[in-house]
Amino acid sequence: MKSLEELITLNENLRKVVINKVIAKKTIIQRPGDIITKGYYVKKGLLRSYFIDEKGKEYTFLFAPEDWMISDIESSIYNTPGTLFIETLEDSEVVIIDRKAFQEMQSNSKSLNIELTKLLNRVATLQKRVIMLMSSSAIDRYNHFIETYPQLIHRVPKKMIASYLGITQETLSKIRSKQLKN
Amino acid sequence: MKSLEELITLNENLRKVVINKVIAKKTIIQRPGDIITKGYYVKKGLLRSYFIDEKGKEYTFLFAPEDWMISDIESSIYNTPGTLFIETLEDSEVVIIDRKAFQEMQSNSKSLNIELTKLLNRVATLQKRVIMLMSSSAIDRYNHFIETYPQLIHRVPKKMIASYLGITQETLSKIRSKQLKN
DNA sequence: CGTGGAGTTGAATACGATCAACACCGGTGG
DNA sequence: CCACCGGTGTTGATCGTATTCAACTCCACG
Repeated sequence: MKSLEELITLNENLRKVVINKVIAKKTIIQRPGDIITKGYYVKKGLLRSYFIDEKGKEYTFLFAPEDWMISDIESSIYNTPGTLFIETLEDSEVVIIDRKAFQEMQSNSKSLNIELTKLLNRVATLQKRVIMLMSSSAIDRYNHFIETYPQLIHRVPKKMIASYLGITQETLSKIRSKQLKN
Repeated sequence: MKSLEELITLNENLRKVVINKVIAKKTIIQRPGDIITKGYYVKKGLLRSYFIDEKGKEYTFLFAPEDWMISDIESSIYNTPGTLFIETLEDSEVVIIDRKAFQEMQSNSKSLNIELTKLLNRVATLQKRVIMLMSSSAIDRYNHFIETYPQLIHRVPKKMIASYLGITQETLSKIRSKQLKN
């Protein structure tokens, strides 16, 4: 991870949109549904992002100690409502990076934007996958899979689908036979 | 995901490094340890990336049907040996994207490179997290955590560590008390 | 102080893995 | 063209790991 100095000195335009801030511990600085999400570079202290499922269970997504970045990255860039909480666990000093900093990224070249978009899609996909693996049962993961990739069930051997879902082919087979009974 | 046409027409430099290729099904086109890894844009057919753990167990990382990209992305960009297998599941037509295409990305602005690096770190972290969640027991995940973030154990409430590892705080507590006995 | 959250421990339970046996093809060679 | 073989998928029995529920301790904080 690059140093703060690099981040704020290398580009004058970027400097305009970063703000230093001290935040007391146990402060929630961003909530799901927030439209304007920001990035936080941690100079000192400790931040955490997490989400809460329908049952109220809490899942930590990332810890960000000194020199880490934390943000609800897809929301920041795609300008959609956030899905994560972000809070301070300790008294912290952070550099707040506005969405404008991301927009800065997007002006130079078209092919670059395409690569960025691919990268971001990747991040989004992986984020969802982590959330699924942490919060869902085998049955829920399977149901989510057939909703998301309905075509693939017929094109891919079931044992590979099982290995994608993180379960054994036997378990997948039993799940499928139970579903048919309903 | 952007269309193939956009990808290859928008940038002439990029065009120089993409190659169309037809590959028969059940062909392994990339293996762990390969130094030169490539990106594959799927025009037709179906590809899969996967890894195999020490016990020989196989974990599917991504399916890539038509219009998807698949690659061992960190390896491509950081020029390090790959960690994933990539194979065709069906007869496929792909566009091979050379690492040069990625290097194209990296010339324009310094602040942009920093953003890209952050994104890539994020992807790498998430990839490892997915692999951990799929292939490791609670104990292994905990041990990996204390190796990777030794400072955090003392700064973060254990229940949050549990929620990061995808286990309950009770299970984490039992794991920890067992470790002390050894 | 004293109260509530964090952490621990134990018992009962549930979920998925493992092991094993077998049915069902799909492809290959005779 | 058919018979065989190997791999995929299914099903059942058993086992192990992690969850759930509950009770209790210990601080930290108000």
